[in-house]
Amino acid sequence: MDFQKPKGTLDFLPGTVEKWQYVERKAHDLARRFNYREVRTPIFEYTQLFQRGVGETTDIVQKEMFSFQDMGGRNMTLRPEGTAGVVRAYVENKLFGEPDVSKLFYIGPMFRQERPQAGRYRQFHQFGIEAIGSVEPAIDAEVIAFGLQFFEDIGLKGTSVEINSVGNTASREAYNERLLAFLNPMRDSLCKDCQNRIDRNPLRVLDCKVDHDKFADAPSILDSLDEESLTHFEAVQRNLTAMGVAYTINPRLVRGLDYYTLTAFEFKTQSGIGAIDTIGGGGRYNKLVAEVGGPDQPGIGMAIGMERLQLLLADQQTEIDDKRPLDVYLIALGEKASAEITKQLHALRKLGFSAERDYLDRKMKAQMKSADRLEARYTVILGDDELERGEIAVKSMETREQVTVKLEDLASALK
RNA sequence: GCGGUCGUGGCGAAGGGGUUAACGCAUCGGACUGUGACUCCGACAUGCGCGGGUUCAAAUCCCGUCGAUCGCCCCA
Repeated sequence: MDFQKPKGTLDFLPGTVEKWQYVERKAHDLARRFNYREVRTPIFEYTQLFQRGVGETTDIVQKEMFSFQDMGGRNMTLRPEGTAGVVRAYVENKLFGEPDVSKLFYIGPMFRQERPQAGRYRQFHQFGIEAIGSVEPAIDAEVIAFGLQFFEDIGLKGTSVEINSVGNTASREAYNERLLAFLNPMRDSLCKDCQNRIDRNPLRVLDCKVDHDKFADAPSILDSLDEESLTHFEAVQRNLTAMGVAYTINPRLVRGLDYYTLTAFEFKTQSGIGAIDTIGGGGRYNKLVAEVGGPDQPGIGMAIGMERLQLLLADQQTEIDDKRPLDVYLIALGEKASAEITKQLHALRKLGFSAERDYLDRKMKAQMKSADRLEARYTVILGDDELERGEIAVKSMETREQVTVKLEDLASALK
């Protein structure tokens, strides 16, 4: 083979794209019901946007970005996530000047240069929503409820949501101090990964698989929340409860992007995709808009991994109606008939029928099989004898009954 | 970026130094001079991811490389 697709990418072929289209249809419909409108931003942005937006210290920025220089020597990066670009577009196009909260959604490819594994690709797709311009806890709850509703709409089972508050800046700093005070004394007894994590993202240490049980007495971030943070978190929960949304609080939930404040959450799947059990996540980012150069506007959003959804749907054998039966398959026998079939084929297609013919010069039997494979409702057969009489045979593939009609009556015989 | 496993026709899959590279599915042709089932017959890999090496001889052994897959870090 001369060429192979780049590592960690996927070809979506007929047979699977239908399943993607199904999920995308559900996404669009749900967005409409929740009044989120689509935005399409560039697939690459200036590298600096992600360095600032996503955060200089994150793994994404430090080692996972597909970056390149354009011909003018500008540093560009294929977007590793959707929020930074949407927020940039919000600021650049001054959507903050609009009267209502900006409720936006996007579906598209994201790029991260990681080693692929189950449910993780270098080019992957996210469906995400962003609500910019409101600090109301009700919108936090709406975003969380949106995600769960989406899973329900596409027929996915066994999903749940974990929520947490990472606090406002003051709360987080206070907590970091307390946590480090707890962790530092035991530093030498921890695994190598954890020793690294203490410096980079101390909260992560608590999730360590090796040293997990050493942290039973670790301080919880919830005890470090100041009044503003706590009030917000409680209000989010009240709103979720009001909607009948079940959630669990996970005080150790952290997200890998720097821009989160207050609310953070992750969507989980019971069955798991290999070692992965997260199918989406999000949170509030009250500093990001300003960070990107806009006014001091708060925001919240979430994103769902489409590949992971597809893996789970396949795993759960979710019924997806992706059949596309053909209205009619036209068979010509002989050259003269073939010319007439070409004419009829196009006329039927113009009238709105889905129609197909043989282009491989195959025998009648093979063409019948082809019609069968395509699930044609009717097969139409034209031979020289019919042609001479100005007639054509119409066979119902379901009843196997065949009638002969005038050529000009073909379309009406197919209803 | 690091580690495990694996790359044989369109698909599934046997073969682990000398075979004509099994078999199954699908496809195409025929038995049935113009009809989708079944059955039977026939065709279908000058080549075993790619590149080197060892050998009289390599799909089979060795090295490299590229992919796939699973896991780690991290994440969707």
